[in-house]
Amino acid sequence: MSDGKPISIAFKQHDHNECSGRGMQSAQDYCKEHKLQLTPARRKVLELLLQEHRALGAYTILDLLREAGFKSQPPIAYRALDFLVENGFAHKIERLNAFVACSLPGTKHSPAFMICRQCETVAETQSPMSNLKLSATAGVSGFQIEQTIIEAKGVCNSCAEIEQL
Amino acid sequence: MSDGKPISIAFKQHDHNECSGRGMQSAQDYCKEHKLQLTPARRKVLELLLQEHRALGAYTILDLLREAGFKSQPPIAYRALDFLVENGFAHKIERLNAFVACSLPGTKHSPAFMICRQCETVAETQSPMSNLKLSATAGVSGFQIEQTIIEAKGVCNSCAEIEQL
DNA sequence: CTTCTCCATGATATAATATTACATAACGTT
DNA sequence: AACGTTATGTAATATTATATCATGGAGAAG
Repeated sequence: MSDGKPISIAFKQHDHNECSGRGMQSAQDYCKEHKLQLTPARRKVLELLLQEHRALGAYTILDLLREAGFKSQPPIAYRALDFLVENGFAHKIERLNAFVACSLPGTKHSPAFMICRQCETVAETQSPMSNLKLSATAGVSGFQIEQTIIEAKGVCNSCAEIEQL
Repeated sequence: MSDGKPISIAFKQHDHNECSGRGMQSAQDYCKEHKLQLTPARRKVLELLLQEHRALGAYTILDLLREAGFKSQPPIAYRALDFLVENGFAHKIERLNAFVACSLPGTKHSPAFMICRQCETVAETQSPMSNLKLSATAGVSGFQIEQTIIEAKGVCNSCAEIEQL
């Protein structure tokens, strides 16, 4: 929490089957424990998000849902996304109006995102500033923070190398 | 910079005429110095933003522009807003899809925003985390940050007091 | 002083994102 | 079987944002 250690492996090579499998498994476990319904649509949307370390727009998801045989009116996607976000299985990236799977599902945490402008990969890290510190700051200006979003735009190392050429 | 001192007085009582007058003045000065055109539409939009410590949506601004006798197609507002944002006179609040006047126009800075969910006031502060630290963190995960947005939602002290009742 | 270029505006259309509202269904509880 | 709760189906519409092409105006180059 205090150290801003990266919790996402988005910019690294990794066994992605294992990576997304784990995400799905923990969502399942969490839902079972909390008596939440991981219905087919919700499950499918989570699967889609877990397949990429990128943010997908609601209408992209909608298209993918249709391809998978689901109904495809906007509320289908938005409801599933609302469920996933509310329960901590996904996050909305505000500056992209798009959604990513959470790297720490089921855990209370305060994420920060790094968004590569080139390859559009989104990596989730823990917020490197203690929330306490931001809150202290806030207190001074007469404010109580309830939730903070941190989104950094930039370029990942692989894309940066390519740009060098 | 390093300390997260609040640079906005949004949550405090203050002489708002002086406050917005100063904003307009520094925009004028900056434009003169950099040979930018603070045209009537741009000026009016800045004026509208300076009138409130709240974020205004593009279409709200558009309505206000129309009331003030301007043309009112969307590009009118978006172009003016783009100009103001690009030149540092305003910021976009991503989680609201809306815009606020900048508290430190003409100065290179890395803002953080506090948004009261009750009265919708938006206060700008300096980012309390050294960007260096976030960048260091980022380096570890293989990423170079170019720009960071920080937006905290919560409740300002006045609204919090009212909620206590 | 006029032509050219650059920047800004005017105007229309349309894209992209998101929500409201109401009807139907599935399922467990009483 | 009746009821309440939660989720889905469906249509319509609201909100936010951009693309495109035409027009205008002010300063620089000739």
